[in-house]
Amino acid sequence: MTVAKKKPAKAAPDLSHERICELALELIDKDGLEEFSTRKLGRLLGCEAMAIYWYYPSKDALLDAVVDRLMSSVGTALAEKQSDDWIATMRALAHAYRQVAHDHPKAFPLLATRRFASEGTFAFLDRLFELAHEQGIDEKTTARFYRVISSYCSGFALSELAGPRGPQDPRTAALRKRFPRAAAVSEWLDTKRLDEIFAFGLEVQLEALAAAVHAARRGHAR
Amino acid sequence: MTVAKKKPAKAAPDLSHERICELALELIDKDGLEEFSTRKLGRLLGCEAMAIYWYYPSKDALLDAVVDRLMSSVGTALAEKQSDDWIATMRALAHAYRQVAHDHPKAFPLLATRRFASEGTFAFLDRLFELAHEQGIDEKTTARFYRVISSYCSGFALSELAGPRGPQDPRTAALRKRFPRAAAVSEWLDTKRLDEIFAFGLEVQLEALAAAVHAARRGHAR
DNA sequence: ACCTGAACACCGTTCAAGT
DNA sequence: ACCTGAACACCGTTCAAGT
Repeated sequence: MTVAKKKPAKAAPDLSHERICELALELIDKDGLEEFSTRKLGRLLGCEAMAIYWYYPSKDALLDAVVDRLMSSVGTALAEKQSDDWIATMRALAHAYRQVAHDHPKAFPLLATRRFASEGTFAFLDRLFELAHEQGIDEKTTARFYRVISSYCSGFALSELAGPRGPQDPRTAALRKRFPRAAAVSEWLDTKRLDEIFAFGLEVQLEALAAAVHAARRGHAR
Repeated sequence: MTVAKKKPAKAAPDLSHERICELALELIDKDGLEEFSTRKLGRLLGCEAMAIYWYYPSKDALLDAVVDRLMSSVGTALAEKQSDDWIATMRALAHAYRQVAHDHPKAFPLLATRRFASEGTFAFLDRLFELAHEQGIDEKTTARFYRVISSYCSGFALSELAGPRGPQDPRTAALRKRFPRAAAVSEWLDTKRLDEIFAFGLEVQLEALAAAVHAARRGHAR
């Protein structure tokens, strides 16, 4: 009966950058960003919170890694899209980006509020802009429409997550009665209509992009 | 020499909803959202942090009040605009909203990430939608373009605040060398060009709004 | 009515120490 | 190399007590 090795078998933590980042995202998805803490993450990982600091220099750096992970699904959407039409590429990316917001509603604000300054996000942008260049779109036009369209997607997805609390929420019920016009208009913003509204606004911008590309090509041909 | 009233004259805190909210915004503007705490705010107000709780039930409620305060400048822009052109009104509001981001860069993410569920924000929306109604724009069209345009403005302003760190930032310098296309395109996104890009994307959406309003009026006339 | 003081259950992070 | 434990300087919030 000398089986008792050392201690209650404390089940090696088995840490790695990937596992920490993966469970961090899971914890954020479950509890939300406000509630997320390295100490809770430690409990989930089966280690002390301080062990995380051997892999990531700070909570901030860990969140950057989570951003990279979230963007990877958009990155694969870009890799799969081998179209020779940059407008179609931007359309696909826009929908993939919004999908991230639906898949990870509680983590998504990270994408919208933190700067893209990591390996993965730079690689993504480099590839996207390289595609535009290959199709003869100049850098100024690329910059302009990337900014306009990504801003729109980001803001739209964020607004979907932020509200509304629904017509039956007791905290807004009184306000809805006092401001009937605001309440009536917001009736038009239910989930299924938002799909259509998002696509509409996106197409408006994509059409402007198509016009700009067309005009530049004519100018060049002259 | 019986002047010594009671204690070292502790200078009455002089608290009120307004003063607390005002100094909260000042503190956020100075230190940023992450650094903001009720305890620091207490120090600034000259009281214990717990005194704040007599005026606001929670930090969250206080931040809602800050959102209201931030939106008030957009609200006055709406009140001043007595135009009979809803498109011009939306244009003015869009620029006023972006101005808030420039005036309060560290507080602005509150506007973009928190739901509008307060007195002031409801009143604002009610007035804006009432104006649209008076000009014969139906609720569906109002909802659609309000959502599309506000999303764009919100996302655009947020992206301006999030980046870039500038070409000389040591944390991104290495990445810029490795991903030259990403770096080259981002050269086109300096401050003065962003003014023009913002206006461009906004006008694209406003033109779509004008077209929708026009089409609806023709349909109605038929 | 308005504010304080002590307390509770948390944080992120550093650092010496363990294996 | 990888992880723990104790410690530091913080948090938001509750609640009894003071004026």
